[in-house]
Amino acid sequence: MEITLSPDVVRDRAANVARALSDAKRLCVVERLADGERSVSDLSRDVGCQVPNMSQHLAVLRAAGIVASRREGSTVFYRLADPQVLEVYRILQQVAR
Amino acid sequence: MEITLSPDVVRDRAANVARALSDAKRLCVVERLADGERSVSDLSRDVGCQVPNMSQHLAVLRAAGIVASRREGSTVFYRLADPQVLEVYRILQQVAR
DNA sequence: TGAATACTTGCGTAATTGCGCAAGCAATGA
DNA sequence: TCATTGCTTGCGCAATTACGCAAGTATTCA
Repeated sequence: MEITLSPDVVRDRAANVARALSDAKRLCVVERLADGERSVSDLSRDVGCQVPNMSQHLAVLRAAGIVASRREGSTVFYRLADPQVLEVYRILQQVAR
Repeated sequence: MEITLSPDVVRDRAANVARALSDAKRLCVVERLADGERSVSDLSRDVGCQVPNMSQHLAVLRAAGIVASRREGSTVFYRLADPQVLEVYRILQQVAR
């Protein structure tokens, strides 16, 4: 578990990823995407918020490199861009216990 | 990597831990504490902020269960309460890459 | 008791965030 | 071309956050 002292930019980026994960609705999105891609309206319904709000949450996750999107016709599908985020979330839950 | 759908309270608590880690200075604290406990003034100097500010950051980390403290005389030493946070941080850095 | 050291807490401020709502853009089909 | 569906963006507001600074508390020692 060697944590070496990191340059500022590394800490900043890690902090940005943590901030993207610091919202319960966004964690809910991560859970839903764990078993495959979903559309914005699907996620909006599952998480229980309005579509514009979901779109903004997804923009936050995408800016952090956590999700990626794909357009098919008029529908945009989101997926996890890095499966390691599931590992982060799993350990976050343990620390939060 | 089985992520089952979590009850709201689990997501909320995980989000709180992520929020505590969503600040570069607090991640810096985590790095410093990785190899042992340090006083508030030590951390304040290492991280490069004023003592009251560091005290508030430490309060955030403690509220999230990430650090714990111990008083020895007039000095308060902080340590990592859960070493798993180092694992979280390590993977956060990878996702942030 | 009083002074000094180490830390915490309170307060004001500027910046950020999550949300609802309205409007805009993109793709499909009549 | 026009209407509809699906999503994104802009705007305003309330709430939260990080910071500096001042004041308060706790411990040690003279």
